[in-house]
Amino acid sequence: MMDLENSTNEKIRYVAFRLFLEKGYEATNIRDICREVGIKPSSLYFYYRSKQELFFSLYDEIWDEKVQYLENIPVLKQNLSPDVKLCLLFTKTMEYCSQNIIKQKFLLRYHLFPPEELISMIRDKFRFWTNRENNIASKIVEECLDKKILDRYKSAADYLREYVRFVNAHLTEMIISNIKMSDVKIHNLWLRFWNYIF
Amino acid sequence: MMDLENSTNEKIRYVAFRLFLEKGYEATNIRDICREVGIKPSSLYFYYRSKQELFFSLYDEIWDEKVQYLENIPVLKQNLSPDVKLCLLFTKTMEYCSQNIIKQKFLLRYHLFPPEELISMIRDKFRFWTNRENNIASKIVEECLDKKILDRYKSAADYLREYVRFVNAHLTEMIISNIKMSDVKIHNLWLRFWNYIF
DNA sequence: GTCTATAAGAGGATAGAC
DNA sequence: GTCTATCCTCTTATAGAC
Repeated sequence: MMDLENSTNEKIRYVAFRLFLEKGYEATNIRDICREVGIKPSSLYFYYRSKQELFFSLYDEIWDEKVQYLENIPVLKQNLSPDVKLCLLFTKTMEYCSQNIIKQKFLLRYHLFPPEELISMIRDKFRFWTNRENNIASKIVEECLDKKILDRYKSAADYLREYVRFVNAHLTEMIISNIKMSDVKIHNLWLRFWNYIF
Repeated sequence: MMDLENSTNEKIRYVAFRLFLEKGYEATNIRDICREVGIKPSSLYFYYRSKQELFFSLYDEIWDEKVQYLENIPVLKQNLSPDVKLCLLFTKTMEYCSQNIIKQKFLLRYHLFPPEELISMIRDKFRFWTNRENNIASKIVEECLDKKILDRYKSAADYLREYVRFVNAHLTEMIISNIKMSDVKIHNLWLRFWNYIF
């Protein structure tokens, strides 16, 4: 989506993403998109049946790219201790988001303030994608409990909730301040969290 | 604004605030507001010259209420040590926001994602109001430096920046999670921050 | 695939009666 | 103060030619 191929469709996706992010769904109109792409509005309807379809095509692509990246981190396929795995997952998550801040800002925008017209579909899709994303951490947390690396005093669900809360807090801060985090800072955050969890 | 007087104007402000918060400025139209209020669209123009004027009337009122509250906290008028004052300011700020989450969410929405039509005016107003708000903490921080309660290693501006960052991070978290903070939790946050600052 | 032309409706705002 | 009636513009989307 972000690499500008010469095809009309890629141009549409590129421009639409930028306008949906900056102006929002409701304030972005087909005419504006088409003017920037250099086509007439009717041509856009050759690629997408509606403004909604265009929006969700982008929305799903952004989530899919993120979740697929996190599901296929090479080091996590290796045989490592689960506490190391969880640290790596956090590190890789924050690195990915650091390098894709505007895509994360897009997701945050439509999670916090979904257009009325799209509200129920966004909620469903959000649940689907966050479930898939949380499953990755969930498995590792359970492994930590099995191997008694984490205390049985809290349940896996409790630990997961704390992990997700922790990730989201720093993700949000990064998006709003629009400042990438250094690898050192990310690692320091993790150490503080891990010590706090114990 | 939030107390439903019987006057038409109060009803307009009440309904408009809710719709501007939930649906956003662009997606909220005069017709929807008036339908809920029970008047015809032309009647609204007796009270406000435009949709913009109605919006900024609400926007400024919310900021004004918040800043005036923080500028006039009774205990801060007393003769206390500046470190105690800063702790009290933080506590009162978080308490106020806790009790007015939806108003803070309104401010966050239009700070993060201002409608294109209002973007420059919102930016100016935001600067004006945050300057006034930050001045309150600024004076206390300077007093801390004067009395050598805070180290001269960092400047007042540096300390202020950290304080503002700290407040905003927890404010944002509260707004997004939509959960009020208990007095105990607020105080614990402060202790961690104060120890970290030293 | 891209165009012209246009339908069909919703939006902000005003004029002027009562 | 509130209404009816209306203006004008902008919007999504479609029909059909090339």
